[in-house]
Amino acid sequence: MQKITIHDIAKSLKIDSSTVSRALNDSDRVTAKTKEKVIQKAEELGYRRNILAANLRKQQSMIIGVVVPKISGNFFSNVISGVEEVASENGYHVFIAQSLEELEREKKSLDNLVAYQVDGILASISMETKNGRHFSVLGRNKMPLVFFDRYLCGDENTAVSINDEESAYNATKHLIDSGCTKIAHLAGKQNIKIYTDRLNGYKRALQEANIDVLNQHIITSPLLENDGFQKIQPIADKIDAVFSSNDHAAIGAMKYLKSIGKSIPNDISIIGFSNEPISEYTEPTLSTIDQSSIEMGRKACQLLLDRIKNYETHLNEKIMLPSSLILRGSTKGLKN
Amino acid sequence: MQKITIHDIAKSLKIDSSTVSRALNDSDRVTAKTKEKVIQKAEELGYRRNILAANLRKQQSMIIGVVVPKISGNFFSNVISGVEEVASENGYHVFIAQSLEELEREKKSLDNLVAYQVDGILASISMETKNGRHFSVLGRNKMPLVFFDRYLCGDENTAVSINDEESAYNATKHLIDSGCTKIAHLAGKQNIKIYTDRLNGYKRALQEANIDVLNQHIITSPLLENDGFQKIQPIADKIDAVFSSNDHAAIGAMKYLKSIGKSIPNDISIIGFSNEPISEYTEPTLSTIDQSSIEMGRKACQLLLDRIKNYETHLNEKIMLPSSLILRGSTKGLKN
DNA sequence: TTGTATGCGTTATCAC
DNA sequence: GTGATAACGCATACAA
Repeated sequence: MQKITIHDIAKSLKIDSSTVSRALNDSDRVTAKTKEKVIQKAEELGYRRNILAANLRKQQSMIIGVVVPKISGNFFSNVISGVEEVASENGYHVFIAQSLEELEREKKSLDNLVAYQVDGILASISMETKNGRHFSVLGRNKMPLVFFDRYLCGDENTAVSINDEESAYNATKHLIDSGCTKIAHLAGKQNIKIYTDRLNGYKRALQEANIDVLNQHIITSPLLENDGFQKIQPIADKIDAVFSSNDHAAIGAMKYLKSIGKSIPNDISIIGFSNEPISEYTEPTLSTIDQSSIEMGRKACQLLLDRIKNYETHLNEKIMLPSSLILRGSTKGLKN
Repeated sequence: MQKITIHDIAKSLKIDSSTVSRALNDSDRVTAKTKEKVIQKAEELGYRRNILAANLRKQQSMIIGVVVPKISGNFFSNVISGVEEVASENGYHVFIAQSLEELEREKKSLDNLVAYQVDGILASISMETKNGRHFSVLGRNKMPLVFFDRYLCGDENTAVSINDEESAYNATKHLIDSGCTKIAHLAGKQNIKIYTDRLNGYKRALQEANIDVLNQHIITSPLLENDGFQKIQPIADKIDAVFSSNDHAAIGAMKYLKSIGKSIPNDISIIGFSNEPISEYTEPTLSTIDQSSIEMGRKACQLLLDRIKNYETHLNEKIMLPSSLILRGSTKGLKN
């Protein structure tokens, strides 16, 4: 069984394949009657257009490449949903590559996406990524690139994220306003911009309230649940609140604190980050920060589409999406 | 800035592009010296191979298409991880398309994957899918297809899933063995094979224990959390156990039952299905069935790769992967 | 071992 | 409005 091509349709209709091509592309330089005949014959023969060939000729793939640490996990899969939504509205397809938090895989993913002639790339860097050297290939080939969430600083980079500094500031301020003064911060790896921003927001809130920023209150880790569980132990008796840079570590900390008899939020308040679905199921439910992930995907994709049309647009533009503090059971009501 | 092709390398080296092509493909019909020169020049010019063009020529894309209801959610993203693992080990790439549980999108996804000349397709059908008519296009074009999890019956279909009937039987039997006799079943839409299988396993366990299968104990729904919450209400006082075809509905039921003062598992035991991450965070933690999702992805991809090599292999093969009953806090210890 | 010629399926640029 | 022809970038059968 051979693949049907426009030539088969042409032959069977005794017209030229270029006419068939035009008909299938709904060109206005072909009679309505011819169009109809072609379309019907195409249907009859079970013709499927070979997009690869078309793209080779048109020098564009209509594919957007997305490099993410991993697709599992609520946040990234939501972002991808947003990307896909905008992409498909505009006739684009999405090619997903996972770095699995490894620099080597990130490099290879980029190479592959380039080799597949994607028209542009969306990326959120891995935990191991320290600089953007491997992204410069894209720049050299004028391949548009837009970062989202975990972005690399750099003059020419386009990025969409939330205002991490402010979100962290708001969360910490809320803890302070509700009466907490000894607030620990579970921080992420500081090579990642969003985590330094969150740390900075935390510090600013403390400073504004004239609370000393204590080194022993700031604990950096990969933010796995177990990190939260372990790292909070030495200071468990000296704090009245925890602000964590993600929900997993927050939940780990909550588990440990509950295990030693602390009452959440009466003894210790906790705020996480990311609004993972599990945060609604912990006991008590976890206050956290929602990052409007779907909207982030939409926006990033929109910017990328703009840059595919015109490479120079949005250069050095950093978009901050609004985030929202979601108050649940792990924080006290405001003191008044 | 132009894209670099093998012709550019050839010109700059004053050799023919076919030699360049061979060199880059590590053909043994080219001198080691030439190879070296070519590879070095390629590096120097920043050459990136155009896989699309190569694939067009070779009549294969090295792409595997995956159609899933949605990539968010633990189960499917795990399956995809497994698929990607095996695919990339074999030089293949994965193109993901979401049906979002809509039949129309599923059709369109298939069409698109075919148009992109994927070498084979992995699919798990949407909730709306009632028959495989739109999959027959693939068969006509000898495009290999392997179903996973939610598969369509049919003589020639290849599928990988767990033994849903047996898993459900085991779960129900466990409830019976622990002393429960009035066991409700939150069932999924019965057009999906795995949900009828689970219902059948439930029934078989009851029958073997000489417990009557009561219609009012079997409640069919889309299995959202709220479905569990709502649908369990009329029978809440007449049951001592719930076996749900997924974790979300089980959690909904748990929420309602707790809200009316039932003690879990003392008054009512609950078992879910799928081992979603949240099942570890409910209070009490939820007993459930693990579907070895990553392994399912690996296996399905392996079968597909076999079928890409030889279309006739694994025809009409249904592989059942082992599943395991995970006992947590929502079920009682065995009665002895 | 290397070069020549051709084609994968499509679209764009010409003529007519 | 339609047909002929070339080209996209690469790989391969064949010739040298």
